[in-house]
Amino acid sequence: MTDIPAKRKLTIEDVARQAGVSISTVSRVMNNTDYIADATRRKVQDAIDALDYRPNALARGLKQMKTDSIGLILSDLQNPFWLMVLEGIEDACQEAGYSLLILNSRDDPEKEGKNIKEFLMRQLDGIIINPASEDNPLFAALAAEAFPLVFLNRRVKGVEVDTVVADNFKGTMLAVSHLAALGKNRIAIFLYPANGISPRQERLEGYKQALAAHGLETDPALIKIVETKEDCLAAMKQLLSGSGKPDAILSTNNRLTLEILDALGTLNIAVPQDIALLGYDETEWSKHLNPPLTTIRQPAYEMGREAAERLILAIAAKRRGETMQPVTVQLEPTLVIRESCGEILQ
Amino acid sequence: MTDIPAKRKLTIEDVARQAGVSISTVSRVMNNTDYIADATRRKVQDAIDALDYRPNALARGLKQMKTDSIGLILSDLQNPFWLMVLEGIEDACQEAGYSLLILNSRDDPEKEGKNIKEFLMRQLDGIIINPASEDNPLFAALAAEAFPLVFLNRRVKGVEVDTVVADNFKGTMLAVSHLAALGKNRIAIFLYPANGISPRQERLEGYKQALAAHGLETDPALIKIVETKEDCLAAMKQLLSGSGKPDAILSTNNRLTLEILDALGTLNIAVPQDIALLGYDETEWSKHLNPPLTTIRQPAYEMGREAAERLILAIAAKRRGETMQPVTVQLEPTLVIRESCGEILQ
DNA sequence: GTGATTTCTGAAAACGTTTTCAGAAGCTTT
DNA sequence: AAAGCTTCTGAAAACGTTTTCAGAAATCAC
Repeated sequence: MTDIPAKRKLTIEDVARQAGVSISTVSRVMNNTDYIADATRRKVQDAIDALDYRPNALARGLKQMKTDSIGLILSDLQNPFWLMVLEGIEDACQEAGYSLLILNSRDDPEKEGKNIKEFLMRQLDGIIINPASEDNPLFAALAAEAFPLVFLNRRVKGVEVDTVVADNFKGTMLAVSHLAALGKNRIAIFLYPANGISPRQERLEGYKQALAAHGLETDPALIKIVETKEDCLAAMKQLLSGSGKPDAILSTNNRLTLEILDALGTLNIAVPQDIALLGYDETEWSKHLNPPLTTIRQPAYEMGREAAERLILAIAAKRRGETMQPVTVQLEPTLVIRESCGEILQ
Repeated sequence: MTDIPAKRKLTIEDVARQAGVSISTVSRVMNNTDYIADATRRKVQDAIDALDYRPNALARGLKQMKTDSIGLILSDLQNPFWLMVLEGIEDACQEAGYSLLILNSRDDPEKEGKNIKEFLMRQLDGIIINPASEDNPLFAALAAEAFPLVFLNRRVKGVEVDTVVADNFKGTMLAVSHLAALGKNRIAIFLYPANGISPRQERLEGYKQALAAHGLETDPALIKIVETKEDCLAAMKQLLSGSGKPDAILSTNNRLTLEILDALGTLNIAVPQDIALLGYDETEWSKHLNPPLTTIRQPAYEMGREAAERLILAIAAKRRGETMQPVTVQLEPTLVIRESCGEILQ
């Protein structure tokens, strides 16, 4: 334990003294508001550079009642999908001169509440959130006071807030249509449990309607809701032991896809020979799996960018004293065809 | 554009008025410092709850000269390795009551500098960083004033700062030994270009020494430094066209591993029949590849946790007016054996 | 009943900025 | 030469907290 004398932090006053001007002048140079004589500006700038001075963002934010930064609350950073989203958000923020703070709710409503409060206390100018809960009273409270807020990937009903989602209904429609076109007629779907949040419901709905559109009936036995790896294996066993075995599986999450692949592996079922598999969400490893995976690709980067741009617009409007009418933007998923459904490629 | 009257933000004064006490008293209740009569405490707490008041962190931080939060600067969020690290950091922070801000340098020294300055301006109590550059003068400056700082995964020579790394030397040693034990004697290694940062060098060193230890000589032709997917394919072609073809490939990064797999695929080389492949860094998809990938696993979660705990210790010490002697912690990688090196499994 | 504690509370001074207000100095215009 | 603009600058008042200081009220010891 050696004792290094902790240098006192530099303040605007030190710069003012060094430059031989008042602190107001220093402030004016930094924010370049108001008239400043060229000579003065140079003196001050030199002092700032010489001392390597950086203004205290807390003091600045306190006075200005803004922080030029926005918060992002994600529910599952482990999912590569979110990393693409994140990239879009980052780019948009950087372009607009905002900085981005990230918190992870791990899909826990309680943690989500804490995260929001954390951001509010820090006086962030706006929040982008992938909601983990549907009934969080904070949402309504924020909406009521026109706090800049964007929901990402999940709708929250009953709350009028800017929302950016992918068309989940269309996603499973595309998937089922693709499978049906390949002659599959016993298409099972695997989902993680609900937590009442929208994409799951919409995906299931798309699945059902697409089946109907292709003249197939929905068999409840083919709808599997699993929570753990073990659930998944059990569900698969059950599915394959009965008489009406499926000839295709539609996974609705990319971690789930890996679990399904595992289950099929241990049961010695070959993809796509014995059964077709179609995954939701494109990842960097999708094409490297055995076999290369056919997937539904959501426009993750664009979703992130859209959400951030929307939020930044709302913040600007609020500063002008206006309030924008909340909007829901829905982006379209696409089908990425590879080999896991038994497609014939040339 | 409807106009919702923006509610004025609540301050401690509103709470004081509502509770019929002074603002000092409110502050004392919130921070529970000092004696407070039970009746008063209750009154104040009720007022806080009734108004749903949350203190302004900017004002608080300004006065207290601390923010109880630390910053994390990562260079490549896309790599799943970092997500595991992140989880460890998050857990440690949460346990200690710190909140965590994340910025992404994208391995760009300039952006890294901006990120550090951003954090400093925000008066964060400490920073964990995966350095993108080796000669950033900010590092030395921070070290000189005993600012709490931890380097993660990469050493920066010439700067005495807490550092948490994995033993990269041992990592490639393990890998080569495993391959040699399986009878491989033409072991190629693939690396991304340097940017002067340590792991690469150490991994290469471990590779060479392990070869020597097994009586194999290092052939420079077997060391491939590639930057892009195309480089990778080109390198692979060259490698396989010559006379001294390799019988094993050691990849040093998991995105690189996927690129290698692609290259082998297009060249119609089968793993592990034609060539063995061993990957660095364990990911959730490692075991789902074709074939399941043998890898070097780095203790990512532990690295994150260690780094955060170390930083938090340093912050606490600094508050007591002490300075801790910088320490380098090195964690051990392990070998995860699967099938991609032609192992015989029962 | 006096003095010394202990318990409680409020006024006011910070923290480091930005911004308002007012005024000085240098130009034009009359 | 007076008046009116510009152009520039500084003093001082915020912003919303915590903390110091001082003092009031209650409790205790004699």
